[in-house]
This record gives sequence, C-alpha cells and structure tokens, in this order.
Amino acid sequence: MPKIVDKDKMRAEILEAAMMCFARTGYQATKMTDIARAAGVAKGTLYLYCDGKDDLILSLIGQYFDGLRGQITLLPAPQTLELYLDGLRQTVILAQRDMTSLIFEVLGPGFKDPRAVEIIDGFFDWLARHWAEHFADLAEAQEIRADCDPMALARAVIAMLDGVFLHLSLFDAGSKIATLRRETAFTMIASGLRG
Amino acid sequence: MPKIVDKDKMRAEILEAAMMCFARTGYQATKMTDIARAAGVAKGTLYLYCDGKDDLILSLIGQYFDGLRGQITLLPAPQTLELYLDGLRQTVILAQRDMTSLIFEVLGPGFKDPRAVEIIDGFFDWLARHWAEHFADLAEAQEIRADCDPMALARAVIAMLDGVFLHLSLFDAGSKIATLRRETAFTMIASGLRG
DNA sequence: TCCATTTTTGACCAATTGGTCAGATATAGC
DNA sequence: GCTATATCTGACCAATTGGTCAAAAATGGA
Repeated sequence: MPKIVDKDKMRAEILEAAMMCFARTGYQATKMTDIARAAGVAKGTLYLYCDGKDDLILSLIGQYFDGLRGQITLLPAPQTLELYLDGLRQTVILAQRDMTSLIFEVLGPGFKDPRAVEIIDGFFDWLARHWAEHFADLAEAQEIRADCDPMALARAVIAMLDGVFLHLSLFDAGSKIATLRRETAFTMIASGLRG
Repeated sequence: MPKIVDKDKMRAEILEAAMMCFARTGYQATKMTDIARAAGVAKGTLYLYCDGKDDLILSLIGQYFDGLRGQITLLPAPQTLELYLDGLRQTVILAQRDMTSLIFEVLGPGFKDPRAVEIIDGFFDWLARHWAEHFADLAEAQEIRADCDPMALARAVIAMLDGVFLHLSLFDAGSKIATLRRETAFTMIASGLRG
C-alpha cells in the first residue's frame, strides 16, 4: 500500500554523492545541502539514511580502506624485488587521489574523531606489518637490503609513497609531469630497497 | 600623554600566540577567542594588530618559509652525496613538525586561499630548483645517479621527505620509533639517490 | 591630580550551518 | 479511485563564530 524504497540502494547513492562532494570540496567545506543537491534529494531526506555528516565520512573511509585491504590481500607474496614493485604499482593504481588529501584533512586537528583515527591508523599498521613480512622474506632471499628493520622499512616506504601521492594531488598539475615524478619516486624506492 | 605600546612587538606576540594555538588545534578548529586568551588580551584587541584570522595564518606561513629558505640558502653547495645528506639532516632539523600538518590543512580545500597556495607552492618550486642544481652537479661528478632528471629527482625527494614528516606528526608516537623510522627513510633516500 | 589621547574591552551582530519535524506527497494494494 | 502508510520536504531552530564598536580603562605629561 505505501510507497516502498530500497534503503540500501538509497544509502549507497547518498554515500556516492557525498564522496563526490568531499573529493571536490573537502570535508569541512562540504555542506549537507551540497550533498543533498548532489544526491537529488532534500536535506531532511539525508537524515533518513544516515546519522549525519560524521557518519557519511566515516562510512566512506571505512569502505575505502576495507576495499584497499581486500585487494592488497589478493596479491601473492612477492618472491623478488621486481615482483614486489609490480604489486606496489597495482596498489598505487587502486589508491584514489581524491581520498589521499581527504584523509589528511580528516586526520588533522579539525576533525579528530577517534573512530576515523582508528580506521586509518589501523590500516597503516596492517599494511606496515603486511609489507614487513614480505620485506623480511625478501631480505632473507637477498632480494633487498638486510641492514634495516623490515617494519621500519615498511613504514618508511608507506610514508614516502603517501608523500608522493599528496604532492601529486596538492601541487599537480599536468599528467605528464605527474607521471615522470611518480616514476622517479618508484625508481628511488626501488634503489632504496635494494640498498 | 597617552598610553603608548610597541605595535610591532604586540603583533609579534599575537602571532606567537596564534602559532601556539594553530599548532595544537589546527587552523579551522582554532577560534579567535582562543588566540586572544593565549595572547592574554581580549578578542577585540586582536583586530587592532591584524586583519583577521587569514592574516595571521598567512603571516605565519610566510615567515616560516622565508626563514627556512634563508637558512637553506646559507648551506654551501654540496660536493658529495654525503655532504648533501648532511645538509638534508640540518634542513630537516629546521623544519617544524607543527608546521607540516598545519600546511596540509591550509592547502586543503577547506582553506584554499590563493595567497597561501602561492607562498607554499613557491617555496617548493624554489627548493626543487635549488636541489635540482645540486643534483645536476652531483650527477656530473658521479656522486649520484645520472639516469634521472634532476628536477624530477628533487621533486621526488621533497615529496618523500614531506610524507615522512607527515606520518611522523600524524601517527607518532614515541621518539625512539620516530627516530628509527626517520633514519631508515634517510638511508633509503641515500640509496635512492646513489642509484 | 587632571586631561587628552591611545588603547583595551567584551557584549553584541550577522552569517553560517548541522540537524529537526510537522505537514505535504507518493504509492502499493484493494 | 481510495486509503493507509511510508517517504519526502524545506522552513525553522539552536549553536557557533568571525568580526565590530561604543564605552571603559590606562597612561604620559602638565
């Protein structure tokens, strides 16, 4: 008798609209009205499908990192440095530029929701441990340097990659220069791992 | 006859108070009232010595990068990779952790004042050109790899260093782990430059 | 002490915005 | 077409906050 909607689909659409807005405008600067307009509904409707702005960004971050973790997990353990680098390239393709600067905004003092910190911190911890295992094996096989703590090496690679991403998304620019710069960073990381 | 104050000194004190607040709380989350309290004056007084919140952050960013540029300029052109790395270490000591995350907040979509972008972008451009010159000379002297464009190399090093900084300031943590991670990053950058 | 002038103050204003809810609207089933 | 109920709407609310300004306070000199 009454009107019926697919609530899950509706929430997914709202999340998608929110992501578009956050990616373009950032978290703080995005207004609920913007999200409503992007989703093609009135502001009040948003609140029938989410618990507020926090809920939206936390869900987006959560599903982003869950997806990333899932796909990284699928990659086989690399037997050589070259294979690790291939995996790294694939991982990099998975990472969205939009998300990178958004995450730093959300980690900043302006929005230090402990739930967001837990998600992001947790992901980086997991990734560091995951890569540290690979590095330990690769060092054993004399594929990479053995004079550094694998965990420290993993953390360093993660931080460096993040920096490259961030500079690309903040300061760039033409895809040609961006590609050159990213390739150079890869080359350096490769040499840095080789020792 | 009337009361007289040293306006320059007063403005400097207010800037210092603002920096304290911004460093602890971030730009967006810092309220003018907080700055007033930290400076030991009433809110209205602030506006006698600055043109608003924008003015404060822009001045702070400007004086930070001017100082950094000045001190980097003083370092002699390195003749060897080791000397370059020594200079890098000194530069890193000059960079303030507080500033790093603040800068990324200010560069984000929430506060995209073109004046801030100009200052920061300008500094990174300058630093990239400065280091690219060194790298060109060092490559010539066969101190570092010659198979990469010096400018791309410089950009990559800057981005990577920034990433390391950012991760240290966002995710850290004990100074012991932080030191190990930073040292590892240095080691990798050294190998990455050597080729 | 008293005055002229500078300096300080904090109540107040206007604009913004996340969130609410009473009324309007749409629709599945009869 | 009708109705009961789910769904949607946007004017409204309350809280926040950057910035203002008329009145109050401070002070160097006479």
